[in-house]
Amino acid sequence: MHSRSPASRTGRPRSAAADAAILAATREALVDLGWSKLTLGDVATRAGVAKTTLYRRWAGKNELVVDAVAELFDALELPDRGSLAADIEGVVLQFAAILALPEAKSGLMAVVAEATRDDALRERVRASVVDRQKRLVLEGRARAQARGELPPEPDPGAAARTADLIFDMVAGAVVHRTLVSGQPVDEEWVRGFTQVLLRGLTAQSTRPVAG
Amino acid sequence: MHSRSPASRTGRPRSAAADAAILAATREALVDLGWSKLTLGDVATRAGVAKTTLYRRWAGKNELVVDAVAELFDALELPDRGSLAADIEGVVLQFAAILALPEAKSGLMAVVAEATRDDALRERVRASVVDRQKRLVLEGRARAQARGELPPEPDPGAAARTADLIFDMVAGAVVHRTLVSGQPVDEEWVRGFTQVLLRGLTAQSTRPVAG
DNA sequence: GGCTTTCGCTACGAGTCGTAGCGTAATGCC
DNA sequence: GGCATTACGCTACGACTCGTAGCGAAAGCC
Repeated sequence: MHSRSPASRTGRPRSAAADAAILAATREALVDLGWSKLTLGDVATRAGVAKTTLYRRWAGKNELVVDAVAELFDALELPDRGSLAADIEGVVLQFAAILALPEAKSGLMAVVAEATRDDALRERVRASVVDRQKRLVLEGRARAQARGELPPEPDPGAAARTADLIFDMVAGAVVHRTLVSGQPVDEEWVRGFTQVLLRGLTAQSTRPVAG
Repeated sequence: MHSRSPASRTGRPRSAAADAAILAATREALVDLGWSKLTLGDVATRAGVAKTTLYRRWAGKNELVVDAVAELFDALELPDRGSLAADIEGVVLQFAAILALPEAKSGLMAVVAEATRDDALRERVRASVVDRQKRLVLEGRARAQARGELPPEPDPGAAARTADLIFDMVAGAVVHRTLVSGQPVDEEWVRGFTQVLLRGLTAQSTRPVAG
């Protein structure tokens, strides 16, 4: 999006160290102050840069926090644990661990709330945060279909809709549990969740999913 | 919580009309301005009351918006549609319709974000908004167990955990679909969601749930 | 009428916002 | 080395919002 695709234009280049310091300072301020009391002036002071430098790179608080929080989700991976249930449990626990961080808690939902009235911000969140999570769903699903644990979906449209549905169910449940209910996503909860997701509510809840 | 449980103490009583006007003005301001640009001064002007009156009744923006948004969820009901699947679909569509309102969209998530750092606010959200939704889960579940559609759960502890799980899955998926993915919760999506919730991902997605 | 509480209004200091202006620093090109 | 160009740090600024204090008037109960 930025017009610096060519190797580097003339003039003094932007300091990459400043970028990293600003984003780290933003997360630190999120922990100390939370979203509402976070000010760009304070972030600039913490990062050791001038306030004007912040405004030269980010349009405002929303965009800055999106970038700061997005980095937290870089750690998400999908290790092969042998079964779909184990894969889901592993990824959900990872996701929940990130969401439980105070810098993610206070920043992410606030930005999502702002994004309901700002299409550009919503797109930024989608590209920086959501798509990175959704990719795990696509990979895990393909892996499970290759294992024969999930029925194949030849129609690409239906496959995309199902992937979106799974993504909203998984991410939504974890986010709701963490931020709205305020309860921990521990192993017991994850087992129950995976059970329902794979077998449904109508199954006996004590029957193991791997059968 | 307020110390006005006795019929009415001495002195001039608070105007109930002012309360209603303020909450309505808050929702109106949420639609026009969104959470971040909403100011209590503006709400007071819209409601035709003095700014000081607002501060006498609510501690701040957070508490005011919680009360304003909570009223939107009064309309939630659980009509008996004959089967668990139909009950779920009906309630989810109701919930989604409320969440799609701009005053709910912009306000609810912002308040939840703030509640991650404010235990009193979290409790207020729980009592005003969340419990009202969770009650529907409890009723619907009991009804389905009476019908024989869900296995009974004799252990009260396990029953409570399962109810919490269902609630986080239902509400979380709808909220995530609406606010994060930014996609509509239409009948097609609700059918797919109910299918997965009741039968699980491993079931053939085209097989009807009612068998 | 007297007591108590609420209401509308005005005014205020404190804090934040986002920007403008200026001199300096760092790079690419010649 | 010199020049153009861009980024940086710093200061200052008007505009806005916040939450509160103080006042006189209004609306109830005894």
